[in-house]
Amino acid sequence: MSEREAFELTPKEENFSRWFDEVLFKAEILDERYPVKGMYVWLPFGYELMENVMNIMDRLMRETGHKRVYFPAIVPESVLSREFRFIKGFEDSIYWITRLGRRDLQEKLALRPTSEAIMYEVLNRWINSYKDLPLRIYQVVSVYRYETKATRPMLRVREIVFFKEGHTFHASYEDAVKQVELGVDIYKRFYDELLVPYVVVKTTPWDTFPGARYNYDLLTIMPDGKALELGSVINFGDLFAKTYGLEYMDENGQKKPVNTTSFGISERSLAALIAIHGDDRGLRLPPKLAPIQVVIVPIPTKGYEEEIDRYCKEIFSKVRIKYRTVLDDTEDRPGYKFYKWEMKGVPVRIEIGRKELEERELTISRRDTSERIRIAEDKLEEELDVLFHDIEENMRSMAREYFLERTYNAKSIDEIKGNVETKLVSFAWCGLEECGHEIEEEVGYGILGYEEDALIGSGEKCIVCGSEAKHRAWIGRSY
RNA sequence: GGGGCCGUGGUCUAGCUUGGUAGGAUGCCGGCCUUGGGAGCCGGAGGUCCCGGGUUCAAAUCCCGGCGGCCCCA
Repeated sequence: MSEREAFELTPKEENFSRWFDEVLFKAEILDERYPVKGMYVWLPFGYELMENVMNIMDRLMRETGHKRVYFPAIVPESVLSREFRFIKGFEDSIYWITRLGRRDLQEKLALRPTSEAIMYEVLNRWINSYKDLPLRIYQVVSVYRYETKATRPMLRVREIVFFKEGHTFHASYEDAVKQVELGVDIYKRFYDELLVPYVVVKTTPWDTFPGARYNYDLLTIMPDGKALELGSVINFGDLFAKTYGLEYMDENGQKKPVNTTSFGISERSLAALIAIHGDDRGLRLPPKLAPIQVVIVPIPTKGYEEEIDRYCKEIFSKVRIKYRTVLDDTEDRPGYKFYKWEMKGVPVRIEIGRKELEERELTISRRDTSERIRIAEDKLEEELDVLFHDIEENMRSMAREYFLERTYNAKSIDEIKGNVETKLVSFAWCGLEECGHEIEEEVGYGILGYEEDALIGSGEKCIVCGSEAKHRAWIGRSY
């Protein structure tokens, strides 16, 4: 942290990484001064914001028939280790409990890196018959992964605090396929509400988790041009179920392996929202998510203090009925308060001074455009509804524009090379593994995924081999 | 994964080379005056100099180890 002033930020365009750290701290989202690397304290304002984000997800999950559960954070090694065969080095990324008090443990315990293993173990007892299927559950828990040296607040962490993981269980593979489509759809609706732009891709076979049949990712682009994985939807088919002996009895009395899927998102969703919408004054929050939607700032004038105070309270009592509202009647000067609440991303500010008092007309300033307007007091309620709708639509179109600015559709490998350092680049791909590898080799970055069958019938040619292109693939730097 | 730089009241930092009273700004508390984009003045509180060990009469300063942070490269 290099800035001295409480409400001043390193310009986002100059150094995104520094801007991001500063805004998290100065907007009171996270306290980064926790003495364990890769772990951070969530402050009240940040927690409330994240709760609002998670409430949207919770609603979407309930609407689509997923039931919330809780499985413990501690998993025995014998259960978890069956998963090790899928990922090389997986064991090294796990936090192990090896002692209880002064005694060494006979069997090590792990802090869950994800919950598939323990869930499948337990679900063996829940699932007996085809009548028990499909089963859709999810939980919001912390997961622990000792991964990278290069930790970053909210982006690359060792404790993912808000991990929403859905797990589903199906009789047929076809049902699992449909479930994955539903999972992708849930995530699309989620990010649409967050006003975060994304692209849905299927990961390449050589970059897909070995225990999975296939895997869809939602990707977005951060202001530094790097891709961020926003969510993942995995179809395991019966691979995982076979590992854990998860079977059901079908209509004919035959035992069959269960088909399973999982899908997860985390606080990275909020990281993307903050990174994409924030500016050099701080957060810019979508009205639906902002912990504080309206702030009222009194502008006292000598001799009118009491009248202005009374008027502010009157307006406050009206506005708070419908919107999460704060009346900032602290002793600070108005200008100071403007900067403070702009840092926190409050979408609408109402300024009330002598002028407003006498004219019965309020001054309203919107965070998304910095525009100031006057609204007659008796029209306030209806005008606020219109204004909030307008802010949301404006932020949505800003997000769309942002996404277009940072993507590039390349027609050749040279064009990829010329843009890949600053943008996410898409290109036409035939789908052959050797063409994919050649591009990765040439460009020096991995293919992040591809929009499946997006180019069938388009007439576009694979930029490597020149044959008919099937997919629009994406390549770039990533987190 | 490899290399480099760094850690001093809440925050930003001076002091470290050449060992000897930890200084400033900002923030915080009280008061006065004020309030339309970070006011000013007066008074006050606030420190394990990241942690542990070593060298020394004496360590923020020198040495070793650890923890934490940042940057570059893979």
